[in-house]
Amino acid sequence: MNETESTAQSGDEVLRLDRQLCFPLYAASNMLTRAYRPLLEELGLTYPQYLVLLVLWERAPRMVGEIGHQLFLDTGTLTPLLKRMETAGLVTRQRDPEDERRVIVSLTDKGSTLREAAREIPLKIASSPKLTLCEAENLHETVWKLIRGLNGQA
Amino acid sequence: MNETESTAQSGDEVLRLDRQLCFPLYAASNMLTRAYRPLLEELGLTYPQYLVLLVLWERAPRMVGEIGHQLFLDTGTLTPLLKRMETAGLVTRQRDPEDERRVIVSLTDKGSTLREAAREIPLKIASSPKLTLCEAENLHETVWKLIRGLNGQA
DNA sequence: CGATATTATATTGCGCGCAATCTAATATCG
DNA sequence: CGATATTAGATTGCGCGCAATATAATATCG
Repeated sequence: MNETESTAQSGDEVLRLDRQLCFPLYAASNMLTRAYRPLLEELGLTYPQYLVLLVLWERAPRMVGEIGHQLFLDTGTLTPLLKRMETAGLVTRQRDPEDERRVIVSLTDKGSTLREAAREIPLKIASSPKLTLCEAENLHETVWKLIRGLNGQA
Repeated sequence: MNETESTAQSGDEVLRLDRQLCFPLYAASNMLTRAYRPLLEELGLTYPQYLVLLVLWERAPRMVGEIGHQLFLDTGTLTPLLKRMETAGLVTRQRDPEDERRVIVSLTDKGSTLREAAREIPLKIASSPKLTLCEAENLHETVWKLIRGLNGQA
């Protein structure tokens, strides 16, 4: 039995790809980002930029750290991302005069207005029926439980 | 009512972050990759490299395209990734003499042997109880249904 | 058999994610 | 008040993901 030829028959099924929980989450996340891409492209956005706008549309202005806390992203990701959004005219970034360590991220008119166009997006994504409403709600709830578990132990 | 100040009270709840299905999948995927990182680091692997090994441990050698098909990744991702794995001595890459377009990816002894060490990983990841077995099975099933839905319409 | 189409992989360029490190501002404590 | 610690962001470097494009080999069709 040559290890480099065919190595599937042994008993360690824990390593089978179709047994992994992480892999379908990874694949689904990639595929959903791919599904959003053409819709977001029309708005000149990437998926993480769209997430930042979702946060800001709920409440603005915000500190960089608040955005990162909501999206589970750190400044190494957010700082360059926000700079690109600033260049695109969607947000402004300015140091807080009260505490010069902080950076206030505000929506520009352009960034605010984009919300109207973005409203179509969740509908379009959901339109191709992939899951029943019940399945989707269940999935939502369970993945959030997983997130809280992963975040709690960190 | 200033659009740039506070914009949460309007009726388009579809854009609320906590209503999104995609976002928890995105966040959970990032967090799981983070959880794997310290374990995989000991083996000198990244998470996608680990996935490639999972595929090869089930059956090797494999064409690049087969690996990509299983992992939903294209050659733009896989070619450089496989080159890094080749440099690390985990796999070999050689053109198929039968059809010079194809590249055969084989496991080296080092790549095969790593499997023993990798066996510990799923256990360690699952050890911190985040979901019940039932929830995990449910999640697995539903996410796969989502993947099939997303893949079918593509 | 030669032109055209298809297939398999490679390359380029850009935007993440994130660990590690750095910088500067505020907070704390003797 | 001055030294030390903490906090908020920025920077660096590397490895993905992937669209778009390129290249080369095989298949197909007239």
